[in-house]
Amino acid sequence: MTAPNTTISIAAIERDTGLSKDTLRVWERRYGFPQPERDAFGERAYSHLDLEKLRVIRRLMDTGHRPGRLVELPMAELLSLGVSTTAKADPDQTVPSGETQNHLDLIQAHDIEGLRRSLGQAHMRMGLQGFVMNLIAPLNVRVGQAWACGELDIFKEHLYTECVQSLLRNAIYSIPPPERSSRPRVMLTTFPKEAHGLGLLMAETLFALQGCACLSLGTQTPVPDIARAAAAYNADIVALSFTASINANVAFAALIELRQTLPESIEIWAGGNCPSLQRRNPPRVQKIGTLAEIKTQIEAWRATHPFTEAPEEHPT
Amino acid sequence: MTAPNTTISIAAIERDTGLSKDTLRVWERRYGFPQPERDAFGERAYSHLDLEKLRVIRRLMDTGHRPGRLVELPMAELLSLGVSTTAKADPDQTVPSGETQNHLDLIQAHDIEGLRRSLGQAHMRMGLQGFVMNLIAPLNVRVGQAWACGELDIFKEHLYTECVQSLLRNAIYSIPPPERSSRPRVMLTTFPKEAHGLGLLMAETLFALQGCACLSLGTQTPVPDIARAAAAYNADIVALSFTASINANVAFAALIELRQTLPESIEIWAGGNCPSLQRRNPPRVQKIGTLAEIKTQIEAWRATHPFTEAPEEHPT
DNA sequence: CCAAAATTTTGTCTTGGACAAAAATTAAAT
DNA sequence: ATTTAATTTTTGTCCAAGACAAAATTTTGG
Repeated sequence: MTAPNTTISIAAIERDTGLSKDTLRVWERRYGFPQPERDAFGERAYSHLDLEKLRVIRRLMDTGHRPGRLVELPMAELLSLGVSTTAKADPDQTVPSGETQNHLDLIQAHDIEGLRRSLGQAHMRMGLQGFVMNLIAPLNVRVGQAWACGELDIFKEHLYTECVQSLLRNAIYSIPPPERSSRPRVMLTTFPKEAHGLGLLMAETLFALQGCACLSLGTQTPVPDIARAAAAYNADIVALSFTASINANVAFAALIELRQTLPESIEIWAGGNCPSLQRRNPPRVQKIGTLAEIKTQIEAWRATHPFTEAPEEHPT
Repeated sequence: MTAPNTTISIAAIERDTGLSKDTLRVWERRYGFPQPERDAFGERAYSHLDLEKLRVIRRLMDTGHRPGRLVELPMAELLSLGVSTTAKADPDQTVPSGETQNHLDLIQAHDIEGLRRSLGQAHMRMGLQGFVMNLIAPLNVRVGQAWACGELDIFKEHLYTECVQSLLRNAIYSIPPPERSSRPRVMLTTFPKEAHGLGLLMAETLFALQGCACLSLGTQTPVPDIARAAAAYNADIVALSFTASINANVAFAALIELRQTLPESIEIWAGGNCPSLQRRNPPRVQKIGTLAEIKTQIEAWRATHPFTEAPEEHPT
């Protein structure tokens, strides 16, 4: 299907793996992988196998592995590594709920209609909060796992994402809007190069269910724009979502930059399951480890800001 | 607000402008702009003014200007250039409809609730097709214009996008699904680095209204994954959306790559208002200049594929 | 006035060296 | 034995200056 005799430029590899050209060149120099052919102009010409392997390596790095080790392993070992690593990351969830597995099967069969129907029913049955926290969140993890060990094509992940996004937007839309004056006012977005918007949408759902005034800028907002928007909207909290898709160094630098730009009175909350970011500790940034924390942290915020809850409220 | 004495690294400039590090360095060498200071480690340290100007230049380039000329102009001239260029690009639409202006005002006031309400009413009044083609499409153009001449902060563009996306997804959801066997089967997506998904959503709406079987992969799908998905879904048409946000060279290269990968029987339709792409002519790719063309092209496709319309149909 | 040829403009690729920050390892001390 | 501090390795990004093809523009010729 994919023409196997065509070669791939370094720009295309960067585009499809997220590894910078500099990184690709320095890996070649240091580890001898990938070692592309050269085309008629003397430029690197990668093979489709190189691309495949690089994408798997990229994914494994996000779960804590280091590139120096990974590059010398053959593809088969990389894939088995994917299984074991993700499995031990969630030791208490060794047995995925049958529900999760059923939905994964629908994705595998790319039965989008069926998936939509089934998720819709689960939403009704579990309520929005339970649906997001107990079904969508673990399903996300499972889908990511399945990709890492080569069980799931990426386009199926795209399909799944598209489907869930559609459902969640609908659900958010139907949450009764809070009082104009209700607090905290939460602005949500992601940094540039963060491709995934699903985590953001899940967070928005939970914030909205807590009665926060939410405003989402969508994904990939440049830092200066986030700052301007937060000021204009009079935000109390800027909530950012991170997944493994973003380069951890870039994300960390951007977080520090944002913290320096925003006034101290505006809190920054950083969430999402980006493993390499959870290890580090950006100063004066609130880390949100799990979705469940959103509820408790909002309660904590309200406790420390008692008079801002409803500034225009008049006595009964 | 934005600390003016802080400096910006080349990586952050790349992140916030989309200009590659290579490009930034070569501009400095050739044109003398931007000419950043150096930090303690001898690395480029750009000013916030540099960033502002680069972002305006980036935008103007997408409307056909060349960087060599733009860099030497002062900010004020750049902004006035933004007005004149976008104005003459649409000569027959010199007077924006009052409706467009009204909605732009709501965006300016970041009155999201009002915007949502007003758009919802317009949808009811105009019907979905008219709503997309006669209101959303020109409003998109207008919003882009307003940004180019510094009238509109980017975060307001983000807000607008988020709001419309939510509405359109809802609307698509409510279009009665076509017969399982109906043709053509259309797969929609964008290439990596293409940040905007609104054009895609508008296209999906119109395809769906024509009774096509639509499947959206969302934005930013790597080329090999598009190919795999198209095969798995048994697509007749792969529809791609392009805006000014993507680098034209990268987009062009990716289009050629995709065309080589896909079997001839699957058509590639490229749409969206990416000016630098509309000039060029990728081989065996159908260009969709306007949203209105979708209807006529689908009719044309059906005329040339008479027996595939309903392969499982039985005689009456 | 249009088409072909020459020229300029522009972005991306090249090499190989350098270095700081993060992570891992070892050493020392409580 | 376990924490803390110092050392070493690993890793990504930055730099310079040169090269060149493809796109865009201008010049030339019919």
